Amino acid sequence: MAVDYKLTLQLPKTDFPMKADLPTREPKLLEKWKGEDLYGKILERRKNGPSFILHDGPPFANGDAHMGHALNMTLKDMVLKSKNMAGYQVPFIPGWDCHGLPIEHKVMKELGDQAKDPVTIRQNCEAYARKYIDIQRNQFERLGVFGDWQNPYLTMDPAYEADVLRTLASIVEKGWVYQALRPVYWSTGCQTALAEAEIEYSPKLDLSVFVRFSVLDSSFAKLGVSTPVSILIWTTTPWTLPANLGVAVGAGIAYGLYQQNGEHFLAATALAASLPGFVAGEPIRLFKGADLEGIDYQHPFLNRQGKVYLADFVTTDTGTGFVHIAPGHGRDDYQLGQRVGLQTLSPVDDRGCLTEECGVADLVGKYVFKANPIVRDLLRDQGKLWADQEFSHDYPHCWRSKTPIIFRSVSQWFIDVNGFRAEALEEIKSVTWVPTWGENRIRGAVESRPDWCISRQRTWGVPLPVFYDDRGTAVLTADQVRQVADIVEEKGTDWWFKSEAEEIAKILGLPTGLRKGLDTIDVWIDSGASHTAVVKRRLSFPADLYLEGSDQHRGWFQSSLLTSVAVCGKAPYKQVLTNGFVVDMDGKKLSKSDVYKKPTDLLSFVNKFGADILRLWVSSQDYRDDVPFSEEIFTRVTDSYRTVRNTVRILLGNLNGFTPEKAVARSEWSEIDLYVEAQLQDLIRTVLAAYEAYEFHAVYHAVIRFCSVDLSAFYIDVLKDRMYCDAVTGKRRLAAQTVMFQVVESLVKIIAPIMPYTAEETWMMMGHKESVHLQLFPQAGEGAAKYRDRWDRLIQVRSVVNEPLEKARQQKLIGKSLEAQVILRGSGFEEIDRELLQEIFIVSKVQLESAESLSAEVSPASGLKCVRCWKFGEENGKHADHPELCPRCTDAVLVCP
RNA sequence: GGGCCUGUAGCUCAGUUGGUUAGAGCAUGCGCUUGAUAAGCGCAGGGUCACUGGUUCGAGCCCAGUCAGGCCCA
Repeated sequence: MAVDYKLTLQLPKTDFPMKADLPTREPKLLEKWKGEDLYGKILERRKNGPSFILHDGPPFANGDAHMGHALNMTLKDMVLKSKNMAGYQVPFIPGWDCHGLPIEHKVMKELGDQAKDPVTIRQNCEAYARKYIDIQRNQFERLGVFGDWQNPYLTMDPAYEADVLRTLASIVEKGWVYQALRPVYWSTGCQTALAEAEIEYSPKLDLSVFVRFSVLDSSFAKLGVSTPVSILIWTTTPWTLPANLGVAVGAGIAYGLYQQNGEHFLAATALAASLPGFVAGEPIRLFKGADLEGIDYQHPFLNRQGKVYLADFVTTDTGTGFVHIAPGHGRDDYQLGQRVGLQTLSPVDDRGCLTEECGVADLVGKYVFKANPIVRDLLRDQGKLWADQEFSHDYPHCWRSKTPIIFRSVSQWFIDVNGFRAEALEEIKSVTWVPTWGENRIRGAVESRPDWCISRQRTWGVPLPVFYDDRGTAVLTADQVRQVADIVEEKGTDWWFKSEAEEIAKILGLPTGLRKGLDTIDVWIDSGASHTAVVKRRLSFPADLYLEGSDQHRGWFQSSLLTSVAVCGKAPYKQVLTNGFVVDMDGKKLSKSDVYKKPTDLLSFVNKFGADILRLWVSSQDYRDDVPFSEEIFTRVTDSYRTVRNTVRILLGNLNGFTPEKAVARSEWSEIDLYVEAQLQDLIRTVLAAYEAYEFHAVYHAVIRFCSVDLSAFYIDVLKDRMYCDAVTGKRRLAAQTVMFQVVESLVKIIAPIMPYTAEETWMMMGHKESVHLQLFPQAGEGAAKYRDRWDRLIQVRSVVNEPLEKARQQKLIGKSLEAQVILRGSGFEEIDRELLQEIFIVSKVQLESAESLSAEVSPASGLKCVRCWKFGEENGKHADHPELCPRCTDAVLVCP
């Protein structure tokens, strides 16, 4: 009998599966989107909307996409999708950085010793880049990112390369490009100058030496001595001693003249005691650094004299307070040398071996780090070695070859940043930086950066189109670069490497007999020129937003800013957003993590959990800080996903048989319906504001809370009786469906930027023909503010009633709450509220008694249990045909047998 | 070593101009339900707000230092 009545219930029914099975379902949706060119359709739909330009920073076309890429790309896409649904037209052109050392290095390894002509190398590099562009493209697309994936921008496209050259031409035209012999970071492993970004620090053990520099007789008077005296210097790079041309002291530092074992020497008083073998005790005489300026000394093993100079970079942290100066081998040294007129001596070749110029036959041809002990022995033989010791310090290494780098002077090309530094700093102020401290970072980077070394001794890159005459004088003009750009646009940069110098010179109208430069341009110029090659050509300048990891303040944000300011005096972006790095749960970077040693690759993760889970993870985090990644966090996120999915599912189940035409007018809604609908409006308002502020984690929290608290635990739970037991045609039931329909429609649109696949799946399940991503966000109507007082009270009363209900349950007096009746004592409730209270408590009966303080008493419900709706009541079982039913169910059964 | 940041329950986040017993969701435990069931509901426990010191009548919020972590630079 009871089974029959169950058939008269309107239980939720839907084909929307509880199990998401995203790894299977998502690729099908992706195929559908690609098949119907959804990206194109969206652009067409928004063609009259205001445009919003998010310019993609090009990742390096090397290796699989990892979690860091996933984080950044998902954030970009959530911005794009939310802007699209807010009505903007959002074209997105993804890009890749193709040139550069890492690829060339890989290719050189693969090629081994065979064919090393530039064109072969370059062809292999291009193939390598294309391979990884395809791989990464598939991985990014799989994330559900909409964009012009068929026409991305590649920094190796001839048209792009031409614009890189035109950018350079503009800077040449302004006179900001020059050539100079200057110490640069030099990788002996890769035999090239390196950019700052290509260097990493790691511990290295070096031989350090304390060396006597004998003061010349002519300076004895200055020191008030008449016997031989030496200056003690300390260095961790003995191999640079052949290039020593001076000694620096700090003007304000105190120096002492010491005597020990009949020998006189000078050292900073603060450091004397730390000298190995120091036993001299108190100094005989004291000097300020300023007193020592101009003292002449004899080079320890070369026939050369040097002087003492003042410099502000001298410290008394380590060493002797006297700093050995080799202008060809250090940045500080070089600058001091420039100031006082020292030569830039750098007797080291490309491989890091000392040359004839070093002046010591035994050292010629020796790798610098192998030369250190030879220099030490030389010093010892000359009686100039005070002491030597092993010294461990963080030392710069080449990020590719892992060999220690050296400072070495070579002729390089530079951009004179001082030409436009002030302008760049001014432009920084006009940009909105999120988080705000980003402005400090980039300002610091721009303020302190030295001139930009733009030449590289590599082949996989845009050529620096310079010529040299037989005396080595460079020929480089803006016109010449522009002519090259025009040809490159047509023929690609291989043309420069394939063609004879004579041939190119002739085309450019240059004299004969010139030598073709073989350097390439720093890849940071490549990517930095994207505002010209992409934003100006294919989008609209300046871009509204750049969004990259926070390491790019010194990287792409800076190179883009500098080239843009140099070319046209404007920042290329209006707003810059940064995300932190993916770290493990202890806040450690993944590569140092105990748990996640390898970079976690994106695709295996997506194939296992689904893109929407990964995207939900991204949305759940405040990405402005570092973003933790762990199994536990993903388990939690998966739980949250189920919450949303199941909420949507039960809504769809309850909407079975409902169509918008059956919607009921507001005037017919119950108070609960009105309240929940108003809460939905609050949710919409909150979420739209959060999207506007790019605070996706606020969207996440608001949506999850709404689903679990407002819907699942309250509205849907309370409405079960109405939905299951009322007659299908009942107004109360239709009113609830009207609200649920609105809720699910809004909810799906709101989550679409975060979970594009699940949103689409739901949207289609609702019977829509057209993608949810073509829709606009719902507009927020009037919120629940006007219901606030009453409903805060009602919710509070509900939890007061739940306590004794729970006690009764624990005591086995009742099971489900419908088995209970409640006496509610308190004030402010009218008899008219009784039915509402009974509904929201989900009990069979509520009795009101007035009292000063609020309390509730629970007892097992009296009367007969209706077998259909499970409610107890004194009026139940009165109908002769249906003796087991309550009056409401009797009616429902009679209406709808 | 320097610059810029971060540090609130197991996890993810809120905490307005410093002002009562620091909040939410999830997770956990216990119970209920079996008409959202590889689901749902209820109740409960859980935080010296990284640490130390200071300013204040009062500090998670302000100041100084320490520790841990990140990015960048040396």
